[in-house]
Amino acid sequence: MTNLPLPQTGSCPVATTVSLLSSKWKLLIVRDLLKGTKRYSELKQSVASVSQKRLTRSLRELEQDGLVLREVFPVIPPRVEYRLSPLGDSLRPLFSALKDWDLMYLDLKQKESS
Amino acid sequence: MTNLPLPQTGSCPVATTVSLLSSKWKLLIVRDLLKGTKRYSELKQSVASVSQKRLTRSLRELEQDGLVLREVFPVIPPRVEYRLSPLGDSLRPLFSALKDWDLMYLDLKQKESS
DNA sequence: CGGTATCCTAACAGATACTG
DNA sequence: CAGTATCTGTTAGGATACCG
Repeated sequence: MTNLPLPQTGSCPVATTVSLLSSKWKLLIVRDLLKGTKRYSELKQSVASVSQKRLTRSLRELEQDGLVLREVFPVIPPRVEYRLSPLGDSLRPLFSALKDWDLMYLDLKQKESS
Repeated sequence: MTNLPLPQTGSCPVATTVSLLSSKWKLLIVRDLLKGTKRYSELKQSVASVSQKRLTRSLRELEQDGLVLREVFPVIPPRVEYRLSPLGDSLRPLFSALKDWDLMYLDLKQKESS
């Protein structure tokens, strides 16, 4: 289901998001790109333990889905920058909600252990 | 990464959520349980195209992670009900944000094609 | 630097049969 | 009904080597 043909119109929002972002790495990539433009090597660093292959593929898919923009600078050595498209950036509130939930989660786990 | 040891404390919120919910089916399961208690067979129906095996495993993992509660009724034929724990239910705002984003997404896709 | 191409293994899906 | 067990493909992931 990782990359269904996109026009899943009519389907539910969760299914849409799953088709766009599930594949655990994509959320992590978008998380990093929300902080700004990143080079390939920076993403390789910050998205812990992702393999080169999967990082590249995930980026390609995010690009095809219109969430990420890829810019190649014709220099040697090569320089490739990734950043969020407006659509990708519109995910920001969702990540904010995610962060809020995490706070609640940590709080609850702490009470549990006390 | 599907089931990391939970105490990922110190890690980022996105990583936490990924560890809890990534594995595409889990989001779909939680989505359905947000509507209320469901029997196994109901989930099998509404979580489209999930296999019996994977549905069971996902439910077990969600249960272990404290998001889902499982109640077995000692009757014949058996009756097993699943529902969200308070922690699981606290995901509701996140799903709401997800729905909001989907609306924006659909809107943008529509403009694109016009 | 930012990738492909290749090989190999681990994880997952699907079908079927069986059980309390 | 709600699973478990088993067996068999497919697909995803990791490691390595190489290239413009």
